[in-house]
Amino acid sequence: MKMSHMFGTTLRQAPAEAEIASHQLLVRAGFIRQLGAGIYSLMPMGKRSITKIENIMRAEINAIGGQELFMPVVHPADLWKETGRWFQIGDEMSRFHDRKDHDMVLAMTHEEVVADLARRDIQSYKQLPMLVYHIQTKWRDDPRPRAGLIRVREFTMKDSYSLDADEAGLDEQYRAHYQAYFNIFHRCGLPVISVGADVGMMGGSMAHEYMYLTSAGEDTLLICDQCNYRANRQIARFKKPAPKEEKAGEMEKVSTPDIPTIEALANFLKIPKAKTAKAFFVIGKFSEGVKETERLVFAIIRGDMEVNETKLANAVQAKEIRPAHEEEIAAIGAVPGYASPIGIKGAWVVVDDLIPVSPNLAAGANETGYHYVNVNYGRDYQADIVADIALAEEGFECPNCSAPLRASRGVEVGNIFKLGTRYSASLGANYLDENGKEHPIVMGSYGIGSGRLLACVAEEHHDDKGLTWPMSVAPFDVHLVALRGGEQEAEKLNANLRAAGLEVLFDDREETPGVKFNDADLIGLPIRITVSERSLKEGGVELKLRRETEKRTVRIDKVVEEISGSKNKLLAEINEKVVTIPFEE
RNA sequence: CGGGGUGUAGCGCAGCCUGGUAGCGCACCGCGUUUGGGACGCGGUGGUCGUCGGUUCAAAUCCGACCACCCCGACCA
Repeated sequence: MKMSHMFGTTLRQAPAEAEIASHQLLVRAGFIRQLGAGIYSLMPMGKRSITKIENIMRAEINAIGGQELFMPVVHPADLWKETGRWFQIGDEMSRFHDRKDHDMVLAMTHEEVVADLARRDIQSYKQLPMLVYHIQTKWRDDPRPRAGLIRVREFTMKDSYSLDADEAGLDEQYRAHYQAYFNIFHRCGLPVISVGADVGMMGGSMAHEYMYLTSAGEDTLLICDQCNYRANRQIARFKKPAPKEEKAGEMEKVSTPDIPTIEALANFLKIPKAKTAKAFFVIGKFSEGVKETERLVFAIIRGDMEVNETKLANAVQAKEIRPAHEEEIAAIGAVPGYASPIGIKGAWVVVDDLIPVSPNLAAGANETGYHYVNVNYGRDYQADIVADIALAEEGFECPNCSAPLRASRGVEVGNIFKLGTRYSASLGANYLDENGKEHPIVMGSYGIGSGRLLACVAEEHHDDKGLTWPMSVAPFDVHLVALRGGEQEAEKLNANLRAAGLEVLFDDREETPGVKFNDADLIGLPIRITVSERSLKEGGVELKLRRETEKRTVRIDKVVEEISGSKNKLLAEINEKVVTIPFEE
């Protein structure tokens, strides 16, 4: 490709709104352009890199038996009504009407369509297992897109779907993906870790997320460096402290004027926060078929901990939860700031599992200005649900080995879900077993966003001058810079390199050397060769790798061979480095 | 949806307070000089100042409404 004719220019300054490196550099180097909030065009170079990423994904998924197909981005809503997600998913899914006034949706994922295909085309256990995938546009109307390509509304995803006769088959395909995903990320030059994850709107029994660790990430992970326990904070467990046993004291009401917070209460009573109980009110939303109901959840946790809202929502099996308004709290007779379940009738009480073993806590008296001391679970109040609803924090103990947990930020670049029969059962995607008995197909789904992956690779591979692409995802292999006196040789070299199967970005522009070198550093192709009067005088062309500072001269007749060699070496280095974190439940 | 911020040329910004018909740097076009790390000179192109409405003889500037985008939170596979 001749740079003089390439669509998309490099920019000296990034748009003011670009804050993180990958966003700034991808815009400045001319890989992407923004059309709207969370909506981007891929420029020719961006498209080339994405294509490379997608071909790596194809290769790895094909290797575990995947068959590529292509499913629509516009779906009739009926299908989504059948699985219930039409009712469960909120504004994140965009809906519209076609000219006949039918409800339609923009696809945010394709479980429904795969299950629909399966119910039409799969009848027998002999057709299973099966693995299909596609690379398609998804639309998710995220309330807050940000950080360039990291979090967008329209994006392309490679999503695979496994179809199996039973759980054992699903497990096998799940594990195959578990490894294939590590291969994909490492072939793209991106270090990732896998973490246990919440199943979220997908439903199902098990999920892992692949995380690229970076401060630009918006997920928080808890990691144990000793035993390798790793989990998204949304579900992270930890070993709770064992409270000292104490004889239950007599519950007593004490005056605590103007003390509505745990902090103030602990100070006032001169007790640690661990000796207090905190009330937390949320409104849970539940769907029963088509109907949606709301219910107040009265959660109790020890004062030294925070509530994990994902765990709480899972404990009560709510579709979503939101903080309760003061009137909603007051409606059950509780007093915000001084609330506890003591003396409250008819509330739905969830307590953290640390509460029943923590004796003699201070808790609200449901009367402004008063708390109880020596409150004991079981004696003074009961719960409807006892569950782990506490948020893991850095320094808390690992649930497996008790070493202190470390917190890290990360970007979710891929995820895998064991869906089970949630979609097949609701859509009637069944097969007949050896005995002619009908069963729902057991499904899994597995996704990687290609644009987000590209952004993470850019985030990982850059320096103060620009991008430093791994060979496997660089838009071109070689940046060929023609300087004064080297134009004609460069033209010939461009043709020869291309004839040898190399991808060349040929800077044939009439620019000063400084501009060309700076653009080459910004774009960040792994190999740069410079042809000029000077290099010719020195015996050929100058070769420099982007990540190194040394330059060396290569004879003209050896250039093609040298570049091919360098390319293969750079590719081999990436493939050598595959690191896998062993599969864990 | 709550809080904060920004909208003036492709990008970065000034002008707004104190109203008088728009400017700087980069980029872009032409000519000339220059040519191994973001050259220089001369001459140019390009903007209904986010939109709509109001005040005024006159609005980028003052007032109001709306829209868009960014950041934090809520939210999110």
